[in-house]
Amino acid sequence: MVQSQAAQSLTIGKLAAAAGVGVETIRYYQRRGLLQTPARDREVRRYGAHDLRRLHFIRQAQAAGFTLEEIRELLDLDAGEDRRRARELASARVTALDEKIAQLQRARDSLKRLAAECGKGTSGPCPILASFDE
Amino acid sequence: MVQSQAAQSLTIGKLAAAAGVGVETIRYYQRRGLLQTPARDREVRRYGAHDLRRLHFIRQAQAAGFTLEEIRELLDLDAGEDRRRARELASARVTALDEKIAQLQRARDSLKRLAAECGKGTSGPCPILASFDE
DNA sequence: CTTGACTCTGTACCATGGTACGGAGGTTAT
DNA sequence: ATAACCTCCGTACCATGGTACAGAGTCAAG
Repeated sequence: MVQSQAAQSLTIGKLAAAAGVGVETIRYYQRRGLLQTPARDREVRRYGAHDLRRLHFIRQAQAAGFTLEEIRELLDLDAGEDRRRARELASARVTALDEKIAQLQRARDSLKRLAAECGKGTSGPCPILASFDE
Repeated sequence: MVQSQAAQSLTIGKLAAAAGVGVETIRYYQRRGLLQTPARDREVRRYGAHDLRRLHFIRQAQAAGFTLEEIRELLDLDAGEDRRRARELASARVTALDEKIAQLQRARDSLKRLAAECGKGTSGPCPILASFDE
């Protein structure tokens, strides 16, 4: 069996509500191959914990900066044997995140200084254009 | 005078090359109000250090997570007197960046663990779907 | 056994931040 | 002075990640 038969009990609307996304978003993910479209046994399609789990993963992976295409690949990989590829995707993202975090940290510090600068005087311009010059 | 008359000597192509963006991007920024469109005195429009500076600012501000619309406002504000608004924009972004940085850091740590996990064994799946469960 | 809510499917539309293209005109190197 | 290349302008198109809507079918409560 391709999937446990337990608790396949949610309609798409309930699944969407449980995951905190819109119904249309779920259908969009199905079209993009991130979620499978269950068979229409009892006339209306039913979803379960499996799908909810994937939706949670999708949210976290998006926050980590993966594109939907990469997330699709990760979800495919989850069931499979290709540890090398999985590792590759994860490592590449770690590298990208390290760079991104450093960049955001620098930007944050610049803006913190700018805000302080703007807070000091009460009239005249504060040096916005210069704010990112180190 | 609205702008120093010095060294207004770049064509749009040179300006684009100097800033590391495409010509079409500069025209797009003009349409969006982030750059002004110089008069057509000597038949072809000329740009200067002023514009290059703005383009550098735009890049940094984008990296800081401002939208083009916010950047447009910041550029307007740079010349003006509204320190309160400038401070507001900067402070809001600092807050957002602090949250974002923390989120990315958590994601990074999860992915680092996943990569290590995938590197350990040589066969079988590694726990991708579970990777963001704390 | 009807009424109202939900589902299904296909297709269209949206925001953001660009990128490309066509045709007319300006500019520069040889 | 002419070819090769740039600029100008309007408009169209692109990717990403959704969001909306119409029309037909299904389901559940009273």
